[in-house]
Amino acid sequence: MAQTATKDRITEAADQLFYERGFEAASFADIAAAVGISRGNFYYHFKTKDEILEAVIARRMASARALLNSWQAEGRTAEQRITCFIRILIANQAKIALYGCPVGTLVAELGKLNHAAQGQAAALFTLFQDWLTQQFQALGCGARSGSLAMHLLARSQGVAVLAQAFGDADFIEREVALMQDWLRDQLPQDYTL
Amino acid sequence: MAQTATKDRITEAADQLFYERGFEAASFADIAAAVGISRGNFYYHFKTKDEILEAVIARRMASARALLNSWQAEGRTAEQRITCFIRILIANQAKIALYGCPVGTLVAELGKLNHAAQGQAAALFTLFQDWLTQQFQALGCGARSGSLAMHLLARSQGVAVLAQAFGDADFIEREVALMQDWLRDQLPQDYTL
DNA sequence: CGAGTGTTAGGTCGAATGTCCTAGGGTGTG
DNA sequence: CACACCCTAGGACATTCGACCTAACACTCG
Repeated sequence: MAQTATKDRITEAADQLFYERGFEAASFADIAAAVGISRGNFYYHFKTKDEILEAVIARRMASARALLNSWQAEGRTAEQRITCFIRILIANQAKIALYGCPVGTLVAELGKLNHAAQGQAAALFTLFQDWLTQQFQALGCGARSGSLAMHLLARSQGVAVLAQAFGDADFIEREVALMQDWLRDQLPQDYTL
Repeated sequence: MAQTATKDRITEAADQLFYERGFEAASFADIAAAVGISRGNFYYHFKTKDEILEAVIARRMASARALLNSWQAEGRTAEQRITCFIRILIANQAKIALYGCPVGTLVAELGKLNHAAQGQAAALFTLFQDWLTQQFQALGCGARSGSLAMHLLARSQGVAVLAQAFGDADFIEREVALMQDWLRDQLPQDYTL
């Protein structure tokens, strides 16, 4: 289907531009130019900009789920799986130093705009939060698991913010090492591989 | 002088609106309405929007310096002074849950816009970073002081991002408690009050 | 071949934005 | 009183934005 192909290409280009320039700053013309289609053609696939935003969020949600599933399969232990999460900062190091975290910056912007889709974007956070909570529970952290998950999420966000502010990719590596140390400290005393 | 008074009022209103809505989303008309002056009157005081942005950054820089000086006078020990920094999250709890950190969100937005003033905004971070580094050095942390300062800065930013994303002010208090625990752990072994 | 459907291009509209100009009000000084 | 200067108001401007329409193209199926 050419229909879905074009729609996907638009969504993909919009995803990237929303990340690099922000939701508001990325215009229809920018996205159209990136895809290589005419400006007017947009209206056939998406009636409003908010519709594109929803599609982008859905796309990110899907790829996040895929990522979590791959970690679930890849890591043999919960500790390894959480390490997969921490290392995502390093995998995306260069982009984070330029544009920050895709989720964090989008949610922040939508929040300031009082945009209706802020809740949907925040659901991206919830996805990771719930998954991390499961991992910490598997680790035997019990009732603390939810707090530990939020804590790790916050640490990651903070690293992304400062890395972008200073354009400092090396800072990410130093903080990732600290997070891994922290993770080891959270293992219950009777925990063995 | 009425001139400086109006200019200050404009800067103050712009500061607040840039915080609540973001730099781009806050228009001249919005600021004019907030100050209660005509839109055209702007051009007399500020020739471009970037000029207003510079004035806002300068204003924030000045108030940040004043804040640091007050902490310097208030806290008898370096540990107490760092605690002042940590507690600022609680002091601004409600606003952070709504709009995030003024510094972090501004620097992130300007970075995405490739705005020339991003460096000036990032200097706000440097201000806190240098001050915190001094405090950790006074604490006897030596060469680690710079990294500890960046780490604490990142932790604060992460808390602000998630608190805004979820509109969860209570989360701030839990993480502040963790930061204070962390601070105690950083004290050198021979450290006594 | 040709009708019908899906897709695209290009242009237009009103609203909003940053920028800029000019006329006039207000105040203080000679 | 009259002049000069600081400040203000209101509108004009060009541009850009999202939104919307219409004509035409491409392809499939009868």
